Amino acid sequence: MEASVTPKTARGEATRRAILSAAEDVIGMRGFNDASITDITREAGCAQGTFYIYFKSKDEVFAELVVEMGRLLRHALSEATEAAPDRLSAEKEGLRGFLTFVIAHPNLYRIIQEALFVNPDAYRAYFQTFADGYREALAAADAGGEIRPGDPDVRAWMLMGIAKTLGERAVVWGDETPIDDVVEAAHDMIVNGLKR
Amino acid sequence: MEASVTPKTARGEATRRAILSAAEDVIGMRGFNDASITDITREAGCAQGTFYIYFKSKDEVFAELVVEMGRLLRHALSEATEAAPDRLSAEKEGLRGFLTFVIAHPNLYRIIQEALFVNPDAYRAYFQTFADGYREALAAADAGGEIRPGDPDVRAWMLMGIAKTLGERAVVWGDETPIDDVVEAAHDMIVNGLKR
DNA sequence: ATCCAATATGACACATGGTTCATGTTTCAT
DNA sequence: ATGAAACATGAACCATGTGTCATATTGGAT
Repeated sequence: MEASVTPKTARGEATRRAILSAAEDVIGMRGFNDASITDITREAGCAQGTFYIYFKSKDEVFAELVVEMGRLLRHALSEATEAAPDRLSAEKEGLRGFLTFVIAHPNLYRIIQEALFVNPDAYRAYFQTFADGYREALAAADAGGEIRPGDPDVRAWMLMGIAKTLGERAVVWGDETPIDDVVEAAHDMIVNGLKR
Repeated sequence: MEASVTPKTARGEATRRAILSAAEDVIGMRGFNDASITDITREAGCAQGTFYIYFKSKDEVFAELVVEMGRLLRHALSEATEAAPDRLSAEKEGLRGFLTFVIAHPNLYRIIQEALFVNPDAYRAYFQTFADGYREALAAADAGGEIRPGDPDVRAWMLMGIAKTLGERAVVWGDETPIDDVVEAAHDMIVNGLKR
């Protein structure tokens, strides 16, 4: 297992990007095990050996995709919720932002779900970040009297579960209900479940 | 691919069971791709060839495990909820029953989650059954004025997502919070989210 | 007791696909 | 222009593991 290399050149940078992007498509579509390096490099338009210039292994490129998903999603969520005046509207905008993101990035979404089996450590790291942030936000809202008192940890997982499953309904099951309709319906239950 | 055979003898029946049970353990622990037929038959205490007497392929035994999980879980849930006088208490007892079941059958639980990638059709069939039943139960409770009016489909998915994620928290993340505490905390949010 | 279908064996044929490597090409600083 | 580092190639190596098959054993029905 050779050490992977970081590109020193615009050309190398472009190739690395092409491989990473191809990996996202191919692994997202076919799943980790059915996605071969041959498939990925064919999609990227380079030779198989080129893959190993930039990535140590198939597992490494997968791990990088998980990290990328986390980064992109955190960014999307903080943008979506930054203007929210209180916790309950942050919930609404966060859910809308999440669903919008996963519908725009179905391959990354499937990769995250598969990470539980392909790379549990990456999965944990990804999920733990969101769980921690969520719990703190809920604990703060509780302490500030914004919402009903209640276990912030269990609530954080419930809300993540709601988002995750509604995302799966859209991405995996191809449900076509408009995002805003789903958000309204879900938020009704969430807001009543959490409000004082 | 030879046709698989149904046992005609108590001996054959026992062997088939041993293989299925070993497959549950090994696939649940190591994941589908890292679980080899050799691992499964070693665990079952028979030769590799014996596997192919009773199962056409590794995929077939996996599919059967998904079906078994569905059967066992439906049974557990109907037992857990049969005495519930109304929808909201059915939710509470259903959640308790679900968590109790998955904690008792962590391997089957992981297999279901992996089915999305290993055998999407089996995953859909499993999930659709629960989604349909759930939606109908919620629609009936809504029509009967038992709960707040609202989209039964979105709600069904939200509630499944809550259960699924809390199950994952326990099984995959090893959270040790007592089931009853989790149920109480979750039910507070659910009942307020749904009640009139 | 005998026989035959059912059950069991485990070595091996075979396909797959990740990874390596010796070699070739491109880029760019000097 | 030139040399060296970066980049690219793809055939082949090699490990892995599924599924097959010729053969052996078991056990119950007659």
